[in-house]
Amino acid sequence: MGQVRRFNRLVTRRIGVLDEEYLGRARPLGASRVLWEVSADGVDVRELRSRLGLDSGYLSRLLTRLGDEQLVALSPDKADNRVRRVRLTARGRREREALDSRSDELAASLLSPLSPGQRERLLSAMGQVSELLTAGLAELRAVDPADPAVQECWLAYFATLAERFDAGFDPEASRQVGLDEVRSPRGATIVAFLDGRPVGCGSVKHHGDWAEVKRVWVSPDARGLGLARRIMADLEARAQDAGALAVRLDTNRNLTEAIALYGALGYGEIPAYNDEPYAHHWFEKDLRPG
Amino acid sequence: MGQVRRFNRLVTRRIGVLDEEYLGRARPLGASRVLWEVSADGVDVRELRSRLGLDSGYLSRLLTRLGDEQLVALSPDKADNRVRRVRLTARGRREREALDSRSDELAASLLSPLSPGQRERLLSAMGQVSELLTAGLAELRAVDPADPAVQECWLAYFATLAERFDAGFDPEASRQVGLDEVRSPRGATIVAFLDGRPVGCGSVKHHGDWAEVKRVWVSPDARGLGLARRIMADLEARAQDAGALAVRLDTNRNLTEAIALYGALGYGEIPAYNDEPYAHHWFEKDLRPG
DNA sequence: CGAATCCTCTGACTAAAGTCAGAGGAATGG
DNA sequence: CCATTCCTCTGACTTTAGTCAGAGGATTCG
Repeated sequence: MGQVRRFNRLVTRRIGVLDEEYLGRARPLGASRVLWEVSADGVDVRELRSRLGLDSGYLSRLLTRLGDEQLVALSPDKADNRVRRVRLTARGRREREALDSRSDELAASLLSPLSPGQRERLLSAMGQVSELLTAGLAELRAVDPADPAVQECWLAYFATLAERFDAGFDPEASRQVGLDEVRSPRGATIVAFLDGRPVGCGSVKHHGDWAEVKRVWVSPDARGLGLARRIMADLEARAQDAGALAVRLDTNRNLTEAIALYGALGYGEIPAYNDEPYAHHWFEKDLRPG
Repeated sequence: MGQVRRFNRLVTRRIGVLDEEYLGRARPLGASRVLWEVSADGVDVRELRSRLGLDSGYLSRLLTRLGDEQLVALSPDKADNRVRRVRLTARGRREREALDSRSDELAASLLSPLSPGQRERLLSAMGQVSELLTAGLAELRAVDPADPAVQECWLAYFATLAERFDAGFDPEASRQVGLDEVRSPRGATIVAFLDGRPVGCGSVKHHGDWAEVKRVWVSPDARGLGLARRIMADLEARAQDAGALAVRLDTNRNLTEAIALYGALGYGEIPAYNDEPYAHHWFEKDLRPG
């Protein structure tokens, strides 16, 4: 705890203060933050509001001001005339590059007093901290399998399988998973969100005294954060709550990391319990305590 | 640079925001910061001002407010009736403990979603980052050897020697260093400051085409930050600017880390060039390029 | 001893950041 | 097609954080 406390104090002092100073180019910080979050292809005002956690009135005023300075342009959304989309103008993009380069100056000021060896160590430690704080930021939520977030994950999942399996992957040829089987009360589907973006998923199907884990997937850009482990643990807990004494799953021989993970989590190989054409291995984990 | 940028953004978002939220117990953040900096035995208002970088009027008002809430007490300084001392009341101390424990909650919220292995890695990476950012915070400044900061360092230095040398250490028995020898133009004395506190020192005496490094010391609580290296590099640069072609120094056989450092910096052992009774080794480094 | 300097405080401002209560147009569900 | 809900915006606030110019004692320097 002391370690974390010291880190927080130091970092808010050293970076927080400098950051404001550097990014504050004449413009209030709030406006700069907005500039950061507006991507080139535009964002909904609504999304901006939730991302930055700002009051609607306040954000509206900030945007008007950035609009007056011709840094952003506002236009009504095509699909829904109530919502407005914000996008950066050419001038806004230039301004953002300027912010970026100031941010680099800040980085340089942190690194410059250090020896090359120290710099390297600082960078690698910063990388670790970023990665692990990001991991902590990810949030698992149970959602309906018809939710767009789930559909998005499944499509990405199928694409991965098609790429990895020796014979490609055709969802039609595989054992189907009905939506009702992976939504309450017959099962559950969870999605891992990072910054509101779905980056992983997993489902469980209850079968009385055992349960089946299906479609566990983590986005490539969220690998290494331990999300797969968290998803598995969450699904197992749901299985147990539903009365399962064991969890089973099937997998393809090419998914070696997945197989390694199952082993690490205490799964043991068992004979085929279904006729999934793409599966080579079937695993089971005993959920009974002790 | 990208690495640092990502780190800054993540950390200010994740910690900065939470920090304010957690520490902002109903009281504005400025007031909380003041509460943090007031130690139990009291501080001068003047010092508080410089530590927090606040305007005198602003700080005065913050203190009145904390005084109204009976968290701090103000009393005139005994020695100088113009300055006022601030100290925490019993209630103020309780309030600060409450802040501490909120800070722990924040720490817990960062760690709780992680697996034990990840926690360990996060803590150690945070430690590295803290250490290296602290190292970057240290500032070397040339000061007059009569400056209290230098005297403080030298006393600590002598105490260390007395402890480490086989026969103890008596400054009277050692070769004397006159103040004039280590101040411009005959030499220089530099001090490393961390948060305004002196944590290391070093001096150089010019002797025409060579120079002598004396009294290089780093406070135990600032070890491992690479300060000794920075002090040595600074002194060598000053020697070179003054026309020296080589730098020499003497040292005691018990100061093994120092001896290792000299080796790493390119010093080589030479015959005794003086009659310092406490020295066992004499070193020299060629400053000529190439 | 008197002028200059120091230290803290008060009064009068300002800018930033944010809150709250609607107004008014657009979409939607029954 | 009408009531309800949504989404953004405007107006009228408040709090926080900070600046600046002195006032008014205390100390120090010549």
